Amino acid sequence: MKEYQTDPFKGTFGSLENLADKISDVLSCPVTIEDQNHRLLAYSTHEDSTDPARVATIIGRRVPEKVVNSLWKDGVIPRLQESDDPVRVSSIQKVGLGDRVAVSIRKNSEVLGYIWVLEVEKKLNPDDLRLLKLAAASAKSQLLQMQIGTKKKEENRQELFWKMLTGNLPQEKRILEKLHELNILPVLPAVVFILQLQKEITPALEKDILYLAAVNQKINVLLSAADSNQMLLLASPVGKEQPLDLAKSFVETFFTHMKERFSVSEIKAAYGSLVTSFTQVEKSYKEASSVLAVQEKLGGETLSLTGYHELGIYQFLDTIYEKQQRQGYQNEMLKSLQEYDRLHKTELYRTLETYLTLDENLNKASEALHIHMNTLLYRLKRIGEITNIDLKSPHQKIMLYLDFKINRLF
Amino acid sequence: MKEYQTDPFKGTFGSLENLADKISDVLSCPVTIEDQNHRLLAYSTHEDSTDPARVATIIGRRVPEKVVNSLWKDGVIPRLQESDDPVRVSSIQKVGLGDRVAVSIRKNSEVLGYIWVLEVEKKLNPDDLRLLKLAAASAKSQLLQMQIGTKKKEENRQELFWKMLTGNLPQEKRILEKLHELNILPVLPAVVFILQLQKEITPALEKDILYLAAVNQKINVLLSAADSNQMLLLASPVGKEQPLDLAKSFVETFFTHMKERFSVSEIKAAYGSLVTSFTQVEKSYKEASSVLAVQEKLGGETLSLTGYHELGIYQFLDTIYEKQQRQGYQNEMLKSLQEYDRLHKTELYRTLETYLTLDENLNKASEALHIHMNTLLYRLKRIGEITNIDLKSPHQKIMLYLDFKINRLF
DNA sequence: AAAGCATTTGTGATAATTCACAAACGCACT
DNA sequence: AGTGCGTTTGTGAATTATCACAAATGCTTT
Repeated sequence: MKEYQTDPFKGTFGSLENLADKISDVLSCPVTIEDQNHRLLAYSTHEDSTDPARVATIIGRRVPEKVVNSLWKDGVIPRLQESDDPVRVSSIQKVGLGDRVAVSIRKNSEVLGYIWVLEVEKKLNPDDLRLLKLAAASAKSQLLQMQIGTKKKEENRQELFWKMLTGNLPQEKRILEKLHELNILPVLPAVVFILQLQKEITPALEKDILYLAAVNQKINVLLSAADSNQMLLLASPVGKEQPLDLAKSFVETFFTHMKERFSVSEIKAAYGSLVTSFTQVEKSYKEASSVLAVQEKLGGETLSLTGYHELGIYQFLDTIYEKQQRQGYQNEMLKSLQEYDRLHKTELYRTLETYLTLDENLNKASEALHIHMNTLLYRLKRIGEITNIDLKSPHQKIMLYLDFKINRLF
Repeated sequence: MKEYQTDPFKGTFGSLENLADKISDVLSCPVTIEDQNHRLLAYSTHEDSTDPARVATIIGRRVPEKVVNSLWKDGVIPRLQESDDPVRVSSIQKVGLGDRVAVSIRKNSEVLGYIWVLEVEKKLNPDDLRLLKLAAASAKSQLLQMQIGTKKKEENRQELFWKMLTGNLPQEKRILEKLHELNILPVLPAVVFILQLQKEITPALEKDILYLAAVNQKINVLLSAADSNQMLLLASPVGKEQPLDLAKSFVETFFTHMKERFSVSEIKAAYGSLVTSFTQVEKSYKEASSVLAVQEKLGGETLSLTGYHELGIYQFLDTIYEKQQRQGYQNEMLKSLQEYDRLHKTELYRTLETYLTLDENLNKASEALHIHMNTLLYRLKRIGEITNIDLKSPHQKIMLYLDFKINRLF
């Protein structure tokens, strides 16, 4: 009994592996230690009875996404994040998870990692749980020590990332050197993501976002940075699907997870094109920015466009606009419409824009404009009279459509 | 008898008006003298019996277009241009033309103008016709003298025009001064036309073109220049219609008249946008040039696009293509359509292109493709299934349309 | 106040389109 | 020859777009 009242985990263990083995010894169960992103840090070795989830975690050096999802759905992870107390998880067959007990490794309210104990040989009793809590305290100091180096590295990473984003590091060689120094695997191809929230990104939010990005199996985050209400990521899509499809599905799951797990909604996301060298990061960043600009200024259906490659014609609006500026082009038709609107206090401009934007559908357009269908019809007829716009000509309509959008964008 | 054998028109008459009166005296008929472009030069005054065509000519200071048309149709003008002999024209009621006799004023094979004699009081006898021929000879020397100043002016005009076209005269004031010096009314708005023939523009062809441009009532030519196989015009549309509509209808009548009257076909024409100051002439010229470029590169449907304002999106295709090339863009939808066509020997690609090009009109498209309407409908449904093209999305359709055209172009 | 004009809305008829369904065709494959 | 599949064509109905008119509104002009 005396033994149980003292702390068997006092002192240093040299490495987390040793600590894992010690815990396993004391509790007579397989033990796994993960960091805050469910990346494998250490696992006990002298036990051979285990479950598929643990095997997959060890093999993949991280907890499989579907296991994490399942733990979130059952509220396990939120409970772990909120208290120091061990949480018992009943087996979840679907994801190969046997009965187990987990405890979070925390410093104040910040989660540093988790300890998992599988109940294959025996069930943990209350005393075991008390011991597990002590183990977590021991792991905490070890993890904190490991993170000291990380802080400095993190600053260097930020600096490197911003240099890449702004094109201040134009030599591929230098970038690769820096990445090596920072212990980042230079995985290509990569994509720049922008995740834009409605409010400022706090360190806590940043952690949450990075957590989701790290846990998600679609992309491998190389670098990240918070910029007021935007979170920037340089990441490499991982998987057998098309890289850009992976990027899209990452964004989609990111949305739902941010909402479900952290109650953060109204997020906008965008990503640039795939780059095959780190000197192109700036370009990918600019592209992602322009996707966001399109979303914010054009709204509507463009809100579902997250990838630069999905922008379709919107990719070329800036190019077209530049050329128009160079040659002093003005869309006479739109100008005369606006002039007419000004003089007669009408809304022909908005009418035509809505009509064209809504696929020339009389029903939808008249509804959107809150007018009678015949009014819309009359206005279109007037537009034809006033501007000699020919609504039967695809060329003209396309040019009008683009000019409408350009007027909104620039 | 002796009187008839001498030349009553010998000597100088001071002005063409005096000559007109003299001819009228001798022949006892109303007389009108026109230049080679049927512009009124002089008319006899002491007669009051006349016909509507003559009245209209005097009032408008030029022969009405429909009268000229009618004279061409009846072969009168070609006959006048081919010989020195007077030609008798029977009355043409439709255009208010009474019986009359005309003779051309020629220097070698070049027509300088025409003398018209109305046979209202009496019919001209052979002797009268001989006298008329002498009158034409007398008019010739007068017209030639008038043209001496014109030659020098013409050179100055050319110089001014080229400076304006190339943007080498960027001050509106200076241009207006020059125009005043050259006795050109600075009429605005104006448009630059390019009329492009298949062969080099000879002085004779230049004359013919300017003749049609001058006779045509739609535009008022301020300046002109020949440039290898192109004829450049700076002209102001005249009439109550929209200026650009006038420009278009000028081009249309120009085509038919060049073919009918001078047997010159295969002409391409283009014009830039309406300018409201002469400093913008360069811009209008460049626009006209780009219209021609599109016509030549795309052909087919674009041949009917003569005005820059009608060009729509075509001006930007090259820019868009270049950007696509730079970033290795490919339209996946069109690629998969082509792939499907190849594998199944179908024509979905052409179907969609035709459908979009013909303004998404089922009737027109099915007719153009020689298929049943429902077949077209079915194909469009299949296209949607195969490619996840959404034909309700304007932005997708526009991208497709542009890629179709780009695929044709490059 | 009256008149003129552009605009909006309503009603009803007409034309065009989309859709559902059936039948037939052509072709590859067995 | 039969089968299955994708395709084409035909028929008819449902939906939608378009047109013609009438009536009412609001605004400016006289």
